Amino acid sequence: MVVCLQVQIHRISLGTSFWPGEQLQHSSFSGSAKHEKHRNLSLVCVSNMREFDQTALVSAGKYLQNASTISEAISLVKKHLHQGSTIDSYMYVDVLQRCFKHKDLTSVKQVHDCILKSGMDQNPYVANKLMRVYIRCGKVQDARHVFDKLVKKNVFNWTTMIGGYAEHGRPADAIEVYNQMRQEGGRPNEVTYLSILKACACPVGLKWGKEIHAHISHGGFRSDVPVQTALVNMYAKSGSIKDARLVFDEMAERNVITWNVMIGGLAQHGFGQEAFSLFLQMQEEGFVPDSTTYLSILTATACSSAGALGWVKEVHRHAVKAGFDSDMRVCNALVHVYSKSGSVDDARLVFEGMLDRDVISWSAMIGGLAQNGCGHEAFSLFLKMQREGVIPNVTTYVSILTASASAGALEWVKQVHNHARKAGLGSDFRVCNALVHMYAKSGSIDDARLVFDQMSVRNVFTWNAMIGGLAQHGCGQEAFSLFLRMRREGVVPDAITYMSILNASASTGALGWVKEVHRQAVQAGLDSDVRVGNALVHMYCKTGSISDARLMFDGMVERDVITWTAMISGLAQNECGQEAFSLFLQMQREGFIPVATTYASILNVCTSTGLAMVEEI
DNA sequence: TTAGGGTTAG
Repeated sequence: MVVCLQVQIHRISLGTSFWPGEQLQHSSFSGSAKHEKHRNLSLVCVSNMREFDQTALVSAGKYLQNASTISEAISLVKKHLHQGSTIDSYMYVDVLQRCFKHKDLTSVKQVHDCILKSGMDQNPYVANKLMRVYIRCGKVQDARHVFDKLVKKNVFNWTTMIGGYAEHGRPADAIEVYNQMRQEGGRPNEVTYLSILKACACPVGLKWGKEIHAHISHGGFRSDVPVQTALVNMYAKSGSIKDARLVFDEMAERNVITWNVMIGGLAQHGFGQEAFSLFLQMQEEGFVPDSTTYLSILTATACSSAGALGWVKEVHRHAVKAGFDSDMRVCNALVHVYSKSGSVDDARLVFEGMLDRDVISWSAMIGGLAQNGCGHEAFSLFLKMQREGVIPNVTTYVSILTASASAGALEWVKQVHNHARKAGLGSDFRVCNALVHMYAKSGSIDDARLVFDQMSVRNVFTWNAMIGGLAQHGCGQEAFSLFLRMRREGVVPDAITYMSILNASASTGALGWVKEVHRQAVQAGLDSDVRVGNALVHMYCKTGSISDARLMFDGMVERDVITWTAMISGLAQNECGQEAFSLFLQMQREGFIPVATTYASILNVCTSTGLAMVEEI
């Protein structure tokens, strides 16, 4: 006790600037006579320790060391508060940090209460700590309350509040605080800019991000590498990869993080080849890729495009050479992207070579197998992971339940469902969505419906899975009534819903309500979606209304090979061989490569109209 | 004393 008191005394004698609330509440010390203060305090210390206990400054950590639990620490704080002793900022911060360590929000509230009683809520340092703790516990509103009550805010307080909103994906609130800061004459520093740019790193943040870019340029942060890197990141994440590249190219100085941000941005926008070029360039310029570089470039978006496998293998070779083949996260990413780029064998090789595997490794491999037509192997691995003591999570279940349909799948899907039930995930919304989808896909529309009916919460995916399943099973009427019920329940259909319901319509051949769905799709502004358009062309052909199909086809802004094939098949089946054939030629003139179904349709035309056309093919 | 740019599984 004496030791820590002396520390405090020393601080006073050196004239350390104290926040008013930290000064002795019951002492007569003030102003000038430092030596007198020291002498008086020393006298108190020596002559009457008991009396001093009640009035002296309580030094933070050392005093609280005696408290082994949070409640003991809080009791001590309360005791001192009750006795009228002043509790300094260190002590509050110490006890707040203990609360945070144990994620004990109830205790935080109690400390907050003491802080209010002692008036320390106006201490920017204490207030900042309190805000941070609230933010880290997910209580941004409580942090905001502390912030709003703070009369004199410093740059830390502003930045913490902005950063809190950034962490919780609330760009509009972050901007509001940032603007308020500027209006009140606060001067953002580099950390403030990092925080606000993080908040704006999302599609809705772009318009604000651009404004902040201007502030940064005028504020003298043009050569600040972290701030400029944050700008690159903001543009990349908000969808403006061109602006990201512009900022990146203009930077006079960069570090590994800058390169990672730019590479990751390009990869996430599907520019895999460009990301790979930059990956090579950074090394030419003497930068050594770290694990984040590999994680950034190995994203599914970049790696699942045509021709990606070549450079993915090249990146893999670099990773091995640099020793990252023992980095679990890098290997997990490799398993994932190899599966996505269609090389499940490479994925398997990486997976089997891994020394350590976590739930992500297993889920990535299981998902990769499931989606590449190896459902049974995926299921075996799902059982194996559990034998090895790794517990499947929601993603594992969703991964395995998005398998491609294969013979005998229903049997293992039921077993997976059982496992999910036992794991307490049987009614998880995401798992249920995947179950509805998978049951329908593997042939049991009844099981799909059972899961669907038992769900308490449904979203558009749930409805789509069920409607699509019914449509595929030829239950057009049921699909259509479910579509109507979905609308009655206020769920807004998306392109997939219209696509599914149109497939169901085609199977029933009822032109009347097909036209009604078309009308609704137009109303929803989804008739320009290529998938909906394709379904409409297909459906009009099926119902025999070739003129409606052609009208739809001609009006489509975007067409793909499915559009052309649907129209050609429709014409062929409706005895319009000549028109089908000319469209077949036009399709190729426009650069579309016919697929097997296209050829099948056109060959049908040829057999019925004579062999002359075959030679032209 | 406090605020802090990038990162893997559906």
